[in-house]
Amino acid sequence: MSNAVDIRTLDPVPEPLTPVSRQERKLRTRQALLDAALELLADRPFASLSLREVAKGAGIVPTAFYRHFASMEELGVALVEETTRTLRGMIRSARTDPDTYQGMISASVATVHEFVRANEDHFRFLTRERYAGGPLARAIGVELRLFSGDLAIDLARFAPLRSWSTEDLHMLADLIVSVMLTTIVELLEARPGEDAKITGTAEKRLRLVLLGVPHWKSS
Amino acid sequence: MSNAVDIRTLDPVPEPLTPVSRQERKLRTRQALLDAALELLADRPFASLSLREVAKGAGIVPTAFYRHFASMEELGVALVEETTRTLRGMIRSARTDPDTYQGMISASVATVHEFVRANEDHFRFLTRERYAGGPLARAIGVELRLFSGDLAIDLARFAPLRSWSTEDLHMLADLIVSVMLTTIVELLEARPGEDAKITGTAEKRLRLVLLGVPHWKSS
DNA sequence: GGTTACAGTGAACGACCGTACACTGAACAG
DNA sequence: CTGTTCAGTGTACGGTCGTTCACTGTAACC
Repeated sequence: MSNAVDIRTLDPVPEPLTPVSRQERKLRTRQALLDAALELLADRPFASLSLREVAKGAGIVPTAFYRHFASMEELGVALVEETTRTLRGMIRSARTDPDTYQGMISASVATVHEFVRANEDHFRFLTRERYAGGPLARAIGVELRLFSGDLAIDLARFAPLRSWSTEDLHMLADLIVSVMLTTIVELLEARPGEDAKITGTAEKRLRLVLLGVPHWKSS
Repeated sequence: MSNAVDIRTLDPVPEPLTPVSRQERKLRTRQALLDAALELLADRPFASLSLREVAKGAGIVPTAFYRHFASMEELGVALVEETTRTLRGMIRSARTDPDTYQGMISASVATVHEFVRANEDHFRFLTRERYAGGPLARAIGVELRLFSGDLAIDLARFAPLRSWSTEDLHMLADLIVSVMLTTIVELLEARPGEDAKITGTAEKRLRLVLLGVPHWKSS
């Protein structure tokens, strides 16, 4: 048996080489609160979280929570901000000028796949709370509508869509967003190894939708 | 001023002409619990409900709750059963042999609209809990997958889809289901007077999807 | 008509909740 | 070096939670 010390049982050295200013420490605790909340939210709705749970998860005493947020709802808003930042990053990343439909489709789906796998907590939170009701759901809804609007503008640049009415463009954009959201949920619920099948189906769905575009008459 | 008595302030006559057996009374209380829960769920997730709240809503003392359900989770399961019964009713109602795509589309959307408006609580519960995680979400997911499977079988009867692989048929069915779910959520979030616009958009989305069908190559 | 089954009552418990308040000690400003 | 600021502590409160237990009154049964 080794006489090595299990370092996990020792008090952690207080940040070896970083003196850390006061506001830095505060920011870290704030982030620890957000991280703890996000972790607890892996399989429960936000409304079932308690302030005390989150504080304990972040390693602080309940009353210290108020140094960072006035209420759980305020933390929820911060959580929406953080996660929609990830969402916007994904959108920016997916907006690479595409040549063909097929190229655009597979590139977009690949981007979604990549971002979901790299930020599962964020996307789980977004999709869970999107339909949960309450102020957070409304905030997420607003964000998604903004996204859909941007997408409609992007779509308008495509030759086959040049003549579409803005209303029809929004209809198409919403349709694409809802396919993407469905795909995200499927990825989050997937057992390991199912990713390829899910992204494949997602590409098919988008292809089918876009297949109808050249034949569209607004009625 | 009339001297009529406001009957709402009187104790209700204990079921005027019905002697009501014991098991009838029990069933009524059970239903009152389900109704109370559904009402409380209008703007909060199931996981945030307390047993005491539901019992109070049903007009019984908390401990009497256990005469009907062993736990809140068991009540949740019963709620899923009740609401999916409504869902199945809608599906049965929508499955009227259609002649044309357009006829099928508008008839289906009209059925969805009608059922959602007649059972808002049920559909709100289903769409809210669908993505909320936990055992209820899983039960609802199973139910939706059954529904999608049935739809795939129905679709296979259509001439243009006769040659499609079962996999592609499921892809199409899932796509249609997700459009319908999106529509349901939109209807539940709608302000009064917006219904026509929402159902119109839903029809457009379905038309666009089905427009691609004749040009589909699986690849 | 006497007995039983059982839906609903009411008091009590220990656990957890949000929040108030007074505090400590280290980073900071002068 | 000295005084201030403030993130984090510890105690304490009143309220709600799920669950226990002994109970009551009446419908149902023989």
